[in-house]
Amino acid sequence: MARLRENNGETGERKKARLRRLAGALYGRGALHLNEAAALLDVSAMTVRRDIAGAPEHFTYLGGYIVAASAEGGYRLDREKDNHAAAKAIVCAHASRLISDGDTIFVDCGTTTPHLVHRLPVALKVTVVCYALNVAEPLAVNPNVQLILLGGLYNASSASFAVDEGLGTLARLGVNKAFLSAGGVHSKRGVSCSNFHEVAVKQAAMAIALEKHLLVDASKLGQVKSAFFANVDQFDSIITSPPTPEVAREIADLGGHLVIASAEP
Amino acid sequence: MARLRENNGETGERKKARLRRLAGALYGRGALHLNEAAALLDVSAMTVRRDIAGAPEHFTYLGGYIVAASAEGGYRLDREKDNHAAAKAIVCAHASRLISDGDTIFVDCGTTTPHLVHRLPVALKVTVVCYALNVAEPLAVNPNVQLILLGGLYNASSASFAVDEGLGTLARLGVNKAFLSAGGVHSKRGVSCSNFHEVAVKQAAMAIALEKHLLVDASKLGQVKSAFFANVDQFDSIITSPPTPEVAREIADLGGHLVIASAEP
DNA sequence: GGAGGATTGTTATGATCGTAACATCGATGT
DNA sequence: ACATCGATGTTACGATCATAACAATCCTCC
Repeated sequence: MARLRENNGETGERKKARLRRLAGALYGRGALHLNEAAALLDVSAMTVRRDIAGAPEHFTYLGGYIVAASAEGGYRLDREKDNHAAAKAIVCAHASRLISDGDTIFVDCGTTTPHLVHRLPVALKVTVVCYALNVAEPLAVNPNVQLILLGGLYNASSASFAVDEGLGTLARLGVNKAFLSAGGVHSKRGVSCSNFHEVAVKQAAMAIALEKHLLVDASKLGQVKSAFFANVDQFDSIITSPPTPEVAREIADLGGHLVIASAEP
Repeated sequence: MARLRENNGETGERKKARLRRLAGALYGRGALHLNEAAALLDVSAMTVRRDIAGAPEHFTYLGGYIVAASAEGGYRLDREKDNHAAAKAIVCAHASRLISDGDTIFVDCGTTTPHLVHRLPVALKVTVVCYALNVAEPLAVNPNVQLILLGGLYNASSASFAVDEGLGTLARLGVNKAFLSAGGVHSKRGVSCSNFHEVAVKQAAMAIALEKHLLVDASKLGQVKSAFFANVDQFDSIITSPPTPEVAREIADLGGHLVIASAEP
């Protein structure tokens, strides 16, 4: 009978060494051309192709270049972010017009607020207080933004930090405007989110901010999540996207603070 | 309604609108194919090429795909990081073998330590305390790592935070091993760095860590920077790369803690 | 030493990309 | 009205990429 050889203990030993060298060479630069990689590893380009094809979780192949996969497949958060991305963009485009030069703003975590910081006019000089990695990252490369990140224990599901000592820092800051996010907005059950560790930060930010704005796409209206953190009337405005007819009744209950952002020009 | 000709001297009004839409579409995903972008913007592929060619600071073109430029041209830090990158990789590969399962480690900021966290064996379950964005980012996507980021005011030149309240957090943590970086190591003038705000964090970390290791490529030996933070004998080991003959004399002065890492397999 | 599987290199071919050159269209100024 | 300019679209062609097929080589086990 055909007995299969089980030498897989050493199979691909050289390949793994090459992949390690590739990861090292690729680190710190965005992309590496296939032929450069081949020359670096002293193998043919075809072998490099086969190597990276066999490890798609580490590398991505694009055009003729090989890039680190982490840049693309990063957070599991990002996968979900596409939901209602257009609605969130509309909401945040509206919110960004509320920010003035010299403001100190608080930006909440979640999948909505990154759209806000991405749409921040680059010429605006502002101070931003946040506690989420995906909010801080785009701001870190903006020289006009003074960035204050409240640290703590990282929570991967929300890309944010469970802030403890940082709340003291927050209390000493003069925050003009706070932009909060939420997983649910309900006229009677108030405003809620999914992660309990966010509650303390959100409430602390709301306590010190002069203006408080809630950014939620229309899919959140009428929803309730496990962690309650505010009543709807505590916000100066609730900015949302054009709702479907079904949620129109919910809107009627929410009072006059509701602002429905319209599509961008 | 007649389309008003409102050129007002600013050329490429439509182009700017397209670039904005492109940025929005590209946001949250790693890459967008040229033809997809063309279809999305309802223009020809050639126009998209010309658009992104005119805004190289926002977009990068790779193979047939458009990627966000921030992923590549990000920190000004990264530009400089290539210096001695190979030496840093060697140092950090050596240091990574000192880390055991279950450890709580402190990782300093700079351009060296990111190499360490990149080489962290993925199977290792560790807790990492850090205060730099480029250290935290790669760790955030590693589910086996419990990440604690000390926050504060962001400093772009070192991609790190000026920690104040977070030092209290640090004092309450049980840190096994601390991996420090430095801009200069001198046998008589001690260990120094370039940013004064780093000193407090480095010293606080050294005060609580059981083991203290200094990671410096050989180019730092014999150098002195403006901010002193430790003496050479405070470290359990000083891990460096194979030095050039010129700096060999410096090494003799540094005593028995010095470890010269060799090239990787 | 030889069989056989795994790895790597080479070559060939069709697909796609990159760019230049030219065509088209609309708006503007005189 | 007409020349002109800027933005955009179209076409063409050489360069590069993607993939399959096959050859060469290495390794392990018998």
